[in-house]
Amino acid sequence: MDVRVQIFDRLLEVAVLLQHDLGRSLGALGLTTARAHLLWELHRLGPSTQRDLAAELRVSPRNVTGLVDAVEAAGFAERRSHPSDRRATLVVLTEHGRSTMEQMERDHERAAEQLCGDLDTDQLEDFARTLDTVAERLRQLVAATATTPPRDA
Amino acid sequence: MDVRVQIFDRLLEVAVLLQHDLGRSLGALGLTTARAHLLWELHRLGPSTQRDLAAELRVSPRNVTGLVDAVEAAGFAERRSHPSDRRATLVVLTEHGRSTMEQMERDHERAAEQLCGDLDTDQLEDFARTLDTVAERLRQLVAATATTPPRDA
DNA sequence: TATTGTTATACTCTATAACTATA
DNA sequence: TATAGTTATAGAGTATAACAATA
Repeated sequence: MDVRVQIFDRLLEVAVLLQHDLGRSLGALGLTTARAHLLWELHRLGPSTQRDLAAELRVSPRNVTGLVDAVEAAGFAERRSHPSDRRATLVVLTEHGRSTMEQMERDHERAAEQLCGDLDTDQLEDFARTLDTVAERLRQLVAATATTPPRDA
Repeated sequence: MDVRVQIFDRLLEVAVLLQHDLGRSLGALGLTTARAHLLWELHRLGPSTQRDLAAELRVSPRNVTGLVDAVEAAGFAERRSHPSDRRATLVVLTEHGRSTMEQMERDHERAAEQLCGDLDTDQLEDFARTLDTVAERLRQLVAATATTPPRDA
């Protein structure tokens, strides 16, 4: 089999396995994958409007309403009024949300250690470089097709 | 940031992006991710009991009932009686299911070409080797935690 | 008694469309 | 007129628990 296809299929497998493993460890924090993803972006970007979160997560604005409802009810984040646009809502992490994201960062470090802990550092740096290239292609691919939904040309 | 953590986070991002991209191309075939995954395993394993499919997909037997209902209604697969165990059901691909899986293989080849088409072959072989190692660790990790659900020791 | 698949029930993620308040 | 978020509605994936048929 072509090495490219082998890589693609292996990436697919890793995606499925990561989802399973993550789901489990997130459950221990009282989170689902979708909610953790939202909180993660909030942690990364700081206070954000729901509109921005929808774009970042590539889901519908309606979906964000539900996710924010859930993380707000569980005390991970809060809605604040936007200072200059009264239509908009700012979503911000609570202290509980912030410390949970820090825990998640530690969990990632532990998982990263388990996955490639005793591999050679040079080897890992080559791997990371190629992975970055592939991820960038994939980002472009998704962006290109996302803006061309039906397309009958 | 540690290169291991960088790799882990990038793998997570790739998982999310792949899911988005796959979802789109599967829609064109009249499939969802979960149903395509079931048909893919059927293509890979040949006729299988629902029990085996549940284990392979790491979902509940009840879930498989619903997925098989859906792919059967859409003509991708059929239920057959098991020759030696009257409790069990064999799920088999129809001709339509088989040709759809072949189309999906071709789609994978095209996607693989787009993701790493013009990268150096030696570089890709190193990448594939490390990716295989990481995938194997992940498989072990998932298997280890899957068999120890609550665990209060 | 254990196993295969199903019915019953419930929760979550996701989407589109219509609506309200604001820009 | 356009935008931010919500209510309404619907489909899909997932899980556990109880049950029937069979091993």
